[in-house]
Amino acid sequence: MLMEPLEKRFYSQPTLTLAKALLGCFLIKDTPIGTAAGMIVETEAYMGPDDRAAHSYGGRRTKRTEIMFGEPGVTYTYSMHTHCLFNVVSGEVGEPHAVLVRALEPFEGKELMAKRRPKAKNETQWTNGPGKLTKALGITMDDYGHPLDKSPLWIAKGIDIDPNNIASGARIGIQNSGEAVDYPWRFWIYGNKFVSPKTR
DNA sequence: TCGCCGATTGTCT
DNA sequence: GACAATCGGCGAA
Repeated sequence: MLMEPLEKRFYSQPTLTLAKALLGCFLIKDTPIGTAAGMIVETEAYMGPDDRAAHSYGGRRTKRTEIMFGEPGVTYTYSMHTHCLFNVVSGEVGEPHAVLVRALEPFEGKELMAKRRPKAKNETQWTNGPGKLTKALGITMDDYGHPLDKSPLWIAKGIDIDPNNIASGARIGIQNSGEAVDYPWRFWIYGNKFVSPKTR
């Protein structure tokens, strides 16, 4: 399959719309030892200033969140415990939104994924969680701040997802975020077995 | 500097 | 179902 990076303007759409539009797209990482790619099957939107669960809540601007205040379509990687999580910066300049990619369906470079995920018991465990997929694709903090239309880490248009097959619900792992806990800003392809295990 | 905490995962009971 | 791993960001001192 011939694939080209999604154009920069693809990322200039409302964050919740983008979070849904990313479902079905391919996330690809090129490295010296090969390429690994997967189809995005689960995302979460983080809506900046008004979202208590977001790192940029209240407009908090630090060295880490700075990248979200810039142009959309850039990577925002974040280290969590021993893991690295991958986000797509959303929202126009000055609007610090981001979309977290929580799960992928393996597509290319499965041998590499198996090698990078030695603890996985089966294929679904390669990429069915935000920390797992970054490990499987080889995404690290080195990818922070790079434009997604011209970097070793990029996104290509994938298959069209029927809106009726997109489910939504509360986000995961943000139980200390007050009223934001219940915002239905998590989206996934209904029935896809690579969606992360639900905790709520 | 110091101390705390987290958008997670894997292991053990 | 509980908890350790393990480290950088963040806020306080």
